[in-house]
Amino acid sequence: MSADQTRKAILDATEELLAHEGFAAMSLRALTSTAGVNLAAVHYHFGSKEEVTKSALARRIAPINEQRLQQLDELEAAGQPPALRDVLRTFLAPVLMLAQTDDGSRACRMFGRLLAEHPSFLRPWLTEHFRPVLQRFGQAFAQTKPDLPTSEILWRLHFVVGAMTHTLLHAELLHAVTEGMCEADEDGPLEQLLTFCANGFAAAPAAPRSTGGDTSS
Amino acid sequence: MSADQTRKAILDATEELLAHEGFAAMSLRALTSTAGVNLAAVHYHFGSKEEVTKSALARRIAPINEQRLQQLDELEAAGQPPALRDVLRTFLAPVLMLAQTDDGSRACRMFGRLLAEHPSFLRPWLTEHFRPVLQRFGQAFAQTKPDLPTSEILWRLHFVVGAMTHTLLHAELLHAVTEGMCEADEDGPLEQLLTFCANGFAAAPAAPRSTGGDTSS
DNA sequence: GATGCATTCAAACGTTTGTTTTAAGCCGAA
DNA sequence: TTCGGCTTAAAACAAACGTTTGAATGCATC
Repeated sequence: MSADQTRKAILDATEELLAHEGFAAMSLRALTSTAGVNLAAVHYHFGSKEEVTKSALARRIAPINEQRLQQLDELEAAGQPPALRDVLRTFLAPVLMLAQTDDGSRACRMFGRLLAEHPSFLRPWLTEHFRPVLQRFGQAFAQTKPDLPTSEILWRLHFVVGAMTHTLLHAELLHAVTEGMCEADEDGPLEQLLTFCANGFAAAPAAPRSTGGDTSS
Repeated sequence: MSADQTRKAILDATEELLAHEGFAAMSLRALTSTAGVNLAAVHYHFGSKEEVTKSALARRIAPINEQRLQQLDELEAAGQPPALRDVLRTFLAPVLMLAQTDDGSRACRMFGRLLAEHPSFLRPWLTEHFRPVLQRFGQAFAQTKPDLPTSEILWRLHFVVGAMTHTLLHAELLHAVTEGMCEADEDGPLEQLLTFCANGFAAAPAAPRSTGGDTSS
């Protein structure tokens, strides 16, 4: 087996186990036996458990964030200022459409797991990789809702990420609860999430009292 | 130290560590040293790591779910059918208001952690404790939006839970990102979340084609 | 004061963890 | 064939894990 094949087998197995159990519960022995490689191969090729986790995550997230930024560029270059729902679709579609492919759903459960688990060693890494995306989309959202204060933009972006994360992680849970009621067609989840978030985001400001500022004392 | 004091110290420490690291990363040695009790006390009083986790969770969740159901009863007994936003508030307020108390915020981060981590041993327990609540609120929401098919009700409830969970878990993350911009007053998060979810929930059905039913070939 | 139960304690149990080491295998170049 | 590099292999490392044990406590009751 070539070195590249070994690396790929390890990354695939990492994705599988991260999706199923998360970082803390994933053991390197389970990982290497799933991948069909020797235990020491992880440290030889990646250096540590934390590093192989970052690599598995980066392999999937990098193209998604590129897609997001590129599609947002195209959207804004189209002439008139984009609609809120289109900006939202640009943010959500790349990851939700990946979720519909066979191995993509595994990757998405890994995203959900790690975004929820948020282990401390990943925090700087996540900040570094997501800050440009969030800033860029924060601006785009602000332009679609100029009356909304920045703080409320951030709150709503926060809720969008929460609903998205939960959907990535527990899609199969929803299937179980609803006993098959919930997946009409292939892009059902995307349209459902988009409708919910677009309307939530479009709401009037929640805190009308912007005159006083703080309410201390 | 009395037995009750020991139990309370253990449950408090469990809450603290679950909130910070989740179930898999929490060790009983860290737990007992945080609680200031002997290592064996956990097994003596609770039986196992899994059982003490359930106990710590139950101590906090039971009163919240009782509050939810009772307030929903009162709301529906008030005469006219309740508004969507009021039903939502009944669902979200108990937990978000707990989050504002000193030790309550710790409990809420524990909720968020465990709801996101969703360890397999907790799954039956969570189903048992939340099914009545979700069913009851599912009906209540269905009455506020009679035009919405059941599957979409469940999707939106799912998104609400996701946004809520994410908020419980990462409230401090939002504070860091926004550098203090986001907490105008004490019930800021509740009003923000309520506004977002109420509008998202109130949206027109995402899948208008309800005529055919399934789209299978 | 002695008895008996509930609780605490230190110590050890056997596993499993992430990581390291050292030797073996492979494979193209000389 | 012999060498030198990458890559794999098995074994061992110390540390930490959840759990169990048996003796030492505290404390109320007789």
